[in-house]
Amino acid sequence: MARLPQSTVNHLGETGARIAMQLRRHEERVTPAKVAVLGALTRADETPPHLTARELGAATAHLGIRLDEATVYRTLTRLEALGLVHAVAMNHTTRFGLDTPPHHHAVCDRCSALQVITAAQLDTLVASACALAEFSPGCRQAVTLNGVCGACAPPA
Amino acid sequence: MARLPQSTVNHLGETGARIAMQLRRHEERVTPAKVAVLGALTRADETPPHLTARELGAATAHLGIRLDEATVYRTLTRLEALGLVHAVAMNHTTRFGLDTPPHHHAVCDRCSALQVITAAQLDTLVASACALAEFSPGCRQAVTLNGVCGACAPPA
DNA sequence: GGCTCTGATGCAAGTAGCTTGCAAAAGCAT
DNA sequence: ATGCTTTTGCAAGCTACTTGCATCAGAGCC
Repeated sequence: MARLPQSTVNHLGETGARIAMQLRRHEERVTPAKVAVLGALTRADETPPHLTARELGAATAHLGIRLDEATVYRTLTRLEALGLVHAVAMNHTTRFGLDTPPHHHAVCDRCSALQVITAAQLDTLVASACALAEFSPGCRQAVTLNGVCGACAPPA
Repeated sequence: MARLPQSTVNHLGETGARIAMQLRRHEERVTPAKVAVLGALTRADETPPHLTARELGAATAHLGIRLDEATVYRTLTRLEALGLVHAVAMNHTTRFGLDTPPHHHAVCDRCSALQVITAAQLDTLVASACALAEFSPGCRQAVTLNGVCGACAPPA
């Protein structure tokens, strides 16, 4: 039985252990960067969902693990390829979140706020729209709604 | 009656004249940049929809009007505010298209190809999803589908 | 516990997309 | 034509993101 990379995983307690197992299941090395990034996203998804690379750097530092921004990007690319994380392209930046199964996004065109939508009905609709366009929806976060959020409501 | 800025508008013939009228209706100055950008997008929307700022620069040059890239961006920002043009945020870049009424987008996560979807059915779905999220859909291009396009079809 | 090999990380430099300050040029009302 | 205001090109700058390279650390093996 392999020894856990204590220094890293311990910071996150049980969550850290769960993340480590998840990585091993994918035959991935358990490194501080991967554990910290996934850990930060796990915590973040509870309240304000999806972080920028920079915010993630700050979040992992806050967990006691300081990561270079280049490392954050490399780690995110890796985790995205594994299907553990997904990117949402926004104006001038990209936000990253855990790739939890069926969820979509709403992006405010004014304040860039991002919220998660979990309407199951969307899925059948998406399927038929994709069929029309000869397009295979990514099984996850297929839809991004653009509009204006409640907070930025109509000024007139 | 104001004299038309011939040097610019003439390059585009009838389309140019129509664009000029459209701008005046918005009480906007009719400048080479605005006319050329709208003209290029009008032509482009016939075949490969939505251009990057760089492509737009090339397209307007091809129409005989050379624009600095900074001008292209400034013009796009202006036209977007007028509701004549819309931006689609993509990985590492933004594409711009005419803001013609009801249309949505499908973006390929592999090759970044962008296609336009005009499924009317989507609209009712979008409405209900927005209601759930207390979100007002932009009346235009509200939905972006992410997935894999026909050309990039499953390799396995 | 120690050894080694491979992949991960930090640092620094570089690239691309986009913005901004400023002076010169052009639109358009008179 | 004249003059006020906006627009444009140029160049510099900024931010998001990537890459090369030397060092360091995870994980299998002894």
